[in-house]
Amino acid sequence: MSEVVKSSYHHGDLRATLIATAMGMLERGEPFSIRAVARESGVSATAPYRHFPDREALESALAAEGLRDLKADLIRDRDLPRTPEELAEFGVAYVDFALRRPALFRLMFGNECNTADEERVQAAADVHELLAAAITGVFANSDPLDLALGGWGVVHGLAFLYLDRKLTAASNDDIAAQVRASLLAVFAARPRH
Amino acid sequence: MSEVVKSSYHHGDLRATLIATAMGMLERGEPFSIRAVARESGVSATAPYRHFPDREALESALAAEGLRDLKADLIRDRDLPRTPEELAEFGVAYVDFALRRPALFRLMFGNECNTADEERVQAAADVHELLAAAITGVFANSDPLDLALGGWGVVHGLAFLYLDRKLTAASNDDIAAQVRASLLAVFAARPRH
DNA sequence: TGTACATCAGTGAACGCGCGTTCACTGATGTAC
DNA sequence: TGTACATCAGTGAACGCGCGTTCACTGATGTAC
Repeated sequence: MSEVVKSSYHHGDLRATLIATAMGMLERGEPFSIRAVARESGVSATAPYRHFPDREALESALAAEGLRDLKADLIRDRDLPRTPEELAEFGVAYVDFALRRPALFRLMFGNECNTADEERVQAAADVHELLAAAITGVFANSDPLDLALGGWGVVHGLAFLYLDRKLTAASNDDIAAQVRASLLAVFAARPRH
Repeated sequence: MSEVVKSSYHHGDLRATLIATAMGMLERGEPFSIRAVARESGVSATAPYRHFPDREALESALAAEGLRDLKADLIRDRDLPRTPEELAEFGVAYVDFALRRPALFRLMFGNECNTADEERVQAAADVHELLAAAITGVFANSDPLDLALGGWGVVHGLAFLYLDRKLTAASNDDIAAQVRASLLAVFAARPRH
């Protein structure tokens, strides 16, 4: 991974290595702690403190990167959706991200976040904006903010329901299909009365 | 709370006391652990093991109770909704529960659950069924399961977004208004094209 | 009614764990002259 | 080009924490006769 030449002492770019290592551990579902990340980076338990004031700062850096990745995944090869069907694919991509990178997703969203980290705040704002643009580009006759919130709600809720095993599904493809169908069903709902 | 006469040794109904104490601690936002619950119940750290095989069993008992409470809150004084507006109130009640009892809500939903606890499984099924009945009673022209899933998704997602401070709101009344508006906006969405 | 005894529901000491963080330190690096 | 020295980025020992869980135990309870 990091092919930096290591002098035994000074590391080169420990900050980047720590983030990359931590990201890998999250991806592998290993428990996350400063000590574990340092260990896995081949460095003493206290070395990270040269680069991050505390555990929360490292977490925030990871969350920021995750948010940027999520945005990239949502955009990937896609224009902004123009139809409910295209919008549903946006939603599928959101849930898919959560399922492929569960620990990271939880770290990004699963706790109150540190507003001190400007990078993270910016990355979060970018994602919000993208989601809002996606949904309000497709639907017209409702307050755009309410609509955006509702749309985000659905995919976010489905993501966590699957993540926490409150819904059963055989495979990730299955889940994608369910998410797609649910989104379209909700947006097409017509009252009985 | 528990006015059982305590002989110094045998407690009377420690199991119930542990659950009640733990519930109180969750409500107060105190960190949850077997040791802490035992301490707060005035009993040795190991006494709970007479009543619960391990930590997870106690957690499951609490989750089951929480699920029953949630169901009761959703039903409270309400018939099943007949209009989108009434359905929105159901959604508001769901989010409101999450905000009033955040630690409990996280314990109920925020991790993979123990399927060994039949009481819990039953309580969860009851809630699912109620939510599905509520939404499919209002909307007609979509696959009921897809619709139910989507509807649950919205409220669940909004609940966590507020819980995790990803959305800002001045007060709980504010949140209720936003949830109501979002639900109605989503269900009334009409494509531009 | 009284006693022997099994059973049950507690106790308290102990184990091993991993964590975040502090501290005084030391080895490597780079800069000024 | 060589040397003195400040600075920087690591180290490793240590602190205190709370946790889940085990173990051998003991005090209280209830039952059989």
